[in-house]
Amino acid sequence: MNKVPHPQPALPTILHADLDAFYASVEQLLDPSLRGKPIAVGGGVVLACSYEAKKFGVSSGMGGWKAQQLCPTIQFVGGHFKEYQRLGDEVMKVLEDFTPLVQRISIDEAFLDVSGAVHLFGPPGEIAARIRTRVREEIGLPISVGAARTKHLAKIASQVAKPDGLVVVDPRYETEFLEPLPVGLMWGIGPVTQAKLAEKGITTIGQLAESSGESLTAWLGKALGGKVRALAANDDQRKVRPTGRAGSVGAQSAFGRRVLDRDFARQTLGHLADRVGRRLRAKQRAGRTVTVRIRFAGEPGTGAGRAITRSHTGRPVAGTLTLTEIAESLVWGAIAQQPGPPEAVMVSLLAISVSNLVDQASLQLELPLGDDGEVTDVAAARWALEHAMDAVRDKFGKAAVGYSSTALSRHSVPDEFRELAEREL
DNA sequence: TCTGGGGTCCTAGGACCC
DNA sequence: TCTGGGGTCCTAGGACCC
Repeated sequence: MNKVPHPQPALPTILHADLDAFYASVEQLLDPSLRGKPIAVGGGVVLACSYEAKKFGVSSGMGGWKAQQLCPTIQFVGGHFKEYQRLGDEVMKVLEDFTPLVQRISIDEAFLDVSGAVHLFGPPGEIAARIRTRVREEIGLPISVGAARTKHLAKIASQVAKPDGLVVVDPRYETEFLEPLPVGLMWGIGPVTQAKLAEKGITTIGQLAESSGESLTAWLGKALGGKVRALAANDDQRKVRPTGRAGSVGAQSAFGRRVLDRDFARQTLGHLADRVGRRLRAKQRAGRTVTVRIRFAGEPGTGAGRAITRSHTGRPVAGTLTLTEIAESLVWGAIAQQPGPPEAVMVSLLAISVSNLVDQASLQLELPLGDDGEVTDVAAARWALEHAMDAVRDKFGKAAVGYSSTALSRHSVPDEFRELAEREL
């Protein structure tokens, strides 16, 4: 690795701000009796947990019963989902007081480029400290911040800073900072890649940086090899870009292992199409590509089920019924390709995603078209029906009228929680 | 009894056009 | 007789992130 100090000492002007154990911290903020205690948001599945619970090995996504086993004193609390959204937004407003260059990555995390703010607020480290103080004092939440020359480094720095800390990476000593850290801290290195690297005896970023590009390509494939190489070589050129709109909208539903019959498929896909369609219509958008995903339930004991996708690209769609029909035909087409009779195919998840999004500014365009490109009576009736239903639900709530929702399995997660993960369309 | 949902990005291969 | 190269769009799969 190159140990020569950076020739022109740049400032660590990229910040990564990340709220600590966000949902759990909000619960502890709202109910002081929960502070300092191991808690988890959720029930059947741990959606989030406090640092006190993490000490016991509890982590998000874990089954509730397992969390209980690891940490017998853990307290499960229901989620105040509206508060998560509100407080997350408030934190972002604090960040925007320092610079308009804020790229929100999720409800609780954002990058900032403060290069234009140093004259007003002082050096990046000072800005980061002020952010932490303000979020703590004005909102009441702990937040960790990393400051560095690049996004990648800033992100790693904030992870190292957790919980409730601040790490500034001096541009002259980036290599020394990175070398001893585990490869898993790098953006883009997940469990699969980590395991592959571990097989080769590579566990730290320093070891990764010493590996040749050819080796990495051979081990990880061209795409990942190149990317990993660039990151390990500390060559991250990405800019902080104010958050853009989503490029796709989707919904998925996991259920137990079961045979996919016509009724169940229609109900489930109808429900998913409705979730997706409503979001599209609310923002006057539509998508040209409809993709379904099917996860097959492997025989018990044979490990995780294989998942496949099938897609169709055509005219922009946003209508629930049209989406449902396209999805159904894609699903049955894929099922037919599976070995064995369709009645024997077991599935565990269905998903619909719509991409290639376009704006549908005018009513004219939003009207669904018949096969010949003309607006048909049926299509017009559907359009009218769906917009009427959207209006009723906006006024009286989701449950007022709608497509029957799939019988909720114990796996499913509250709708409010799903909505937190939705990106702005 | 290894789990839930919304996204992004990347690649390879094939079709089609010029 | 075929021989090329480049670009774009589409499909499918995979890994990853929060």
